[in-house]
Amino acid sequence: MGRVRMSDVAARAGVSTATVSMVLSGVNTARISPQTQQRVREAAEAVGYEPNSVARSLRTQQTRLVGLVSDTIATTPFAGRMLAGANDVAREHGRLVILVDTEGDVGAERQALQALSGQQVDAMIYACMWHRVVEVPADLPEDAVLLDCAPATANRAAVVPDERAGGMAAVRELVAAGHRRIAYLDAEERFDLVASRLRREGYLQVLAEAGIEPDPFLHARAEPVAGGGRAAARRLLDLPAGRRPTAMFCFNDRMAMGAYAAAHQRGLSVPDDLSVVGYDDQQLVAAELDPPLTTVALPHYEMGRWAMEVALGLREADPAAPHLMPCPIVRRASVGPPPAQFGD
Amino acid sequence: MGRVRMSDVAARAGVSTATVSMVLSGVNTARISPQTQQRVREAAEAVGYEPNSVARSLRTQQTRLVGLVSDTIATTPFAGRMLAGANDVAREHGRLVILVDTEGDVGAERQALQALSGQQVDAMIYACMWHRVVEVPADLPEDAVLLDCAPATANRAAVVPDERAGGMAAVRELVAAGHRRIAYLDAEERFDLVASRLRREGYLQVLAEAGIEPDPFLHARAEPVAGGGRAAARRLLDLPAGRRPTAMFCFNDRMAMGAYAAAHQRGLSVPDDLSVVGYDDQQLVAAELDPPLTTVALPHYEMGRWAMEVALGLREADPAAPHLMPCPIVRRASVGPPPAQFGD
DNA sequence: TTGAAAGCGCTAACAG
DNA sequence: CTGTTAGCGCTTTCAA
Repeated sequence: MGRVRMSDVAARAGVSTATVSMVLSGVNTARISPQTQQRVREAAEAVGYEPNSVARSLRTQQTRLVGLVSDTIATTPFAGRMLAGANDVAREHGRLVILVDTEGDVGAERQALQALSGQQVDAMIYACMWHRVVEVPADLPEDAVLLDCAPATANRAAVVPDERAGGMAAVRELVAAGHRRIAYLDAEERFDLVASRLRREGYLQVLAEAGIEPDPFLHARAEPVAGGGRAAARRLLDLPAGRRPTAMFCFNDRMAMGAYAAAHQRGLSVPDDLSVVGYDDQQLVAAELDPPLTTVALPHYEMGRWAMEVALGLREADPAAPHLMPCPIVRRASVGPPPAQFGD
Repeated sequence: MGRVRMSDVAARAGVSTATVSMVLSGVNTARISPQTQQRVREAAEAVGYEPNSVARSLRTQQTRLVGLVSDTIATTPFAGRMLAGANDVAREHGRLVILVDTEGDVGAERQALQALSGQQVDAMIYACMWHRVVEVPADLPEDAVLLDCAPATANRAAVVPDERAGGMAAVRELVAAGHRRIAYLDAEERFDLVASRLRREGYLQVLAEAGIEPDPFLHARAEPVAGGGRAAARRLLDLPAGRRPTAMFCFNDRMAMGAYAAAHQRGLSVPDDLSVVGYDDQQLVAAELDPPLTTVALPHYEMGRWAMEVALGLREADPAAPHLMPCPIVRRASVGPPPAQFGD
């Protein structure tokens, strides 16, 4: 790679390497005569000089490299957005990111952390593929920032989606359309999802605000995949007419996909007979459904940006509590007014 | 980060840094007395020494870093698998990967390439988010390997999916089930997808092998998303009974999703009335459909591994032609025999 | 069997 | 305004 060194440029321009260094990195540039600067630049251009960042890093003790370690970030469909967010701000600020995927293996994680610290990265981000609380690894630097996960004990900068507010937005959408019998197709407790609890809190709060008594029968739980959503939706749709929901808020888009299937099997149409709201805004699901699904987006890109911004010191973070990133509602076509006989 | 240096270890062990270097990196280890080695190791442990890779890299001219630049790798749902494959072999061989996402911007790409070369990466991979042929950037090193794309002109090591064989496998599956009227729901030509052409070749070849005259009416084209698939499938299903397909090979899983929808609207069941095979094996689509979709998997993980292996010199590549990675068929439940009246 | 010494390519005081 | 010089932390001859 970089065959030609700074001394080559210096020789050709008839100056010292110190001068070359200054003009090329734009430091103390005011003190160097314009002619010299010009000569240096031309010489650099002529010999095809490219600075050697390794040497520079050794000297300056700054690598402009940031480490991003994750459990399985690359494998999940959302993860890309987080990466994109982090990468974008890194690029905007001349940083490069070293990505390490530990696949949830603790040994690999320790190794990765050591390798990154050996590589003298300037900053570090610790990312999870889904929102959860983590036991922070002992050898994670103090100033690392957590992405899509909250620290179990240690105080760390962290960012997670505001699931509670997202749940509220989803249910408000339904309430605003006139629904009163709104089911929540939740994930089963055994999955121990923090999102599940938070979204449910949002659901209950909006019901309360709207003066709707929560009906325990309308809180269904299933495996958070299409099959689970279908089964749960079927049970709900089998409820006697007066107790049957006119709308379903689903824990995620996949369950919503199942809800669609259940409705169609019953000969019900979305949104005329049943309104549905999902969560995640999963490309290739939400937008591809028929009708396109109204859902709540997980702010992966924004969280990625935020994490990188605080990692680079571009933004302050409160280490006492995770930053809550808003989850915007994405309105498509799966919400309508309740069927006439339920109207008020 | 690495506060403590090798000289600290040396001081504590009462030896020179040269000795420390040798024992810690296992070089010339035979020439150093076991006692000394022991002392050095203990000292290193005691002071918590961690080698500084930047200094080492400067000295050895080897960074053990590999650059992975892509157009939008992180944003697409498949991309993660390529990353995972590449990352896994990197990890297995003590390499770290720097990921740069250029978002298709040529300027950003040049910058990234320069930054990586300045960073003295030992190897480079140039990845695309979908199979296509690319004009190789001028400043991409000669020994970079192309991932999921083929070079337009230059001879480069490259790996792409064997789409043709994949198309054959898909259609063979249908032929083996007894189908003779097999449609191909293709992407429109304006998208200029190399996969589209190759899969079609596979489709035609298997038809030929089976002695089936291709019916031009059964080659439908649409936008390669669920909506397009649905529209195309509807048109096909509207054909008179004798000309109507009993099976559909879809360009991708999303179109297959649309085919399902069209079938259901017609009151047709998959696979009893209509068999469907997709392509991509897109998680969250293929497996979540009802019934689960038989499809052809894109070998992203394997391609990622392959690319990293040749990048690290672990494997030879023929620069004259891209390596074709097999696309395995994934049998689920969307293929059955043709309905009785079409049986032979 | 071990140590001294010379850099890898660059930056940053300090002189001039 | 520009050059000299002294390292950054490590590896690797060469000498002892």
